[in-house]
Amino acid sequence: MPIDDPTPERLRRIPSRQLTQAAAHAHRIVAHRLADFRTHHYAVMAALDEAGPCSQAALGRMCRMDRSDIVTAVDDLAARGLVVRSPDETDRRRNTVSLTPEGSGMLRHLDEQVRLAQDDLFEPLSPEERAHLASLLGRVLEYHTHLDGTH
Amino acid sequence: MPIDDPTPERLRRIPSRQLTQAAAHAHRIVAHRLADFRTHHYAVMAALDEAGPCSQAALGRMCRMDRSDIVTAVDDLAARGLVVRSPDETDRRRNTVSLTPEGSGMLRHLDEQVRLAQDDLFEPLSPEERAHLASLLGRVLEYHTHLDGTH
DNA sequence: CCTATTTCAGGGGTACTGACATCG
DNA sequence: CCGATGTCAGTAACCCTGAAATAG
Repeated sequence: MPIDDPTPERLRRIPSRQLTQAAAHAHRIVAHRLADFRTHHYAVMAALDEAGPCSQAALGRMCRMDRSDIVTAVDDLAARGLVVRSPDETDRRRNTVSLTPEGSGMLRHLDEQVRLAQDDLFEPLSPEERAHLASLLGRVLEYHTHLDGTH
Repeated sequence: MPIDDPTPERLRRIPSRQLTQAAAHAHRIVAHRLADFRTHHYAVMAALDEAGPCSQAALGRMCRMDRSDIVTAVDDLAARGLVVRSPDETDRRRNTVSLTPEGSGMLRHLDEQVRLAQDDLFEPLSPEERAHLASLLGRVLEYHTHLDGTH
């Protein structure tokens, strides 16, 4: 308990507030590492790398992003030559989004930056503690994403 | 591990992303409980209740909010009669912000809403697990807020 | 008909930046 | 002169809504 932290105990103890504060630190640290990329850009590229070329709607479901935000992210990435949009032959509503070789290389770089950001963020925790935190957060997420998913 | 969650493992395992996702759920749940109040409003009122009347700059340090956001929050609360701004006699740059009796009553209501939101958010965790999660997050926050504080 | 996909326009809450005048 | 305070204007990233056009 730092003696020079003026935050009232009442606020500091609220778990949802701890989450929000920690997420703010996480965002600041990750954004610094990603430089001129946004977390949306990284998420879309990582999903494409793992799932292969797919539609924008599928990307939105995988990244848990709104469809309209996918449009913007794919626009940005396509303008930088990191992904390509091509029409889907079997379903003409869809675009198929694919990672380019340049995108693949950039993703490897961003993967490393994200990994470094985790170390910055969780520096005070041991590997066991980090795993435990991840496990607890995973349980919370699984519970709520399952609730949302069944609407 | 839900079989119908399309999120790639690579993304789901990133701890900073878990934090961001959990914070998003937290915000949604808390905002629903707070109804027509924002988290900023609650934080300012709770800080005033715990620290007593104080300047806006002090409120910003306690709530870890920017001074400009304090202005807006105090504007809103004053317009609803929940706080009052009065000039500081000893330092004419400052306003002294105080919680009114109406603000005190509303705060008690909001405290209960926030408490209910914690149960919604952390439903899948046992009391011991919630305490452990709070402890781990507290360590991370202490580390980073201490870093920021020493600038 | 009804649903799904892409796209656009826009809003809302949070975090932050720069500037300014005032005052200690 | 320097720094702190309150205020205002504005930005940025993220999350979300509604609506349109197109297509299964």
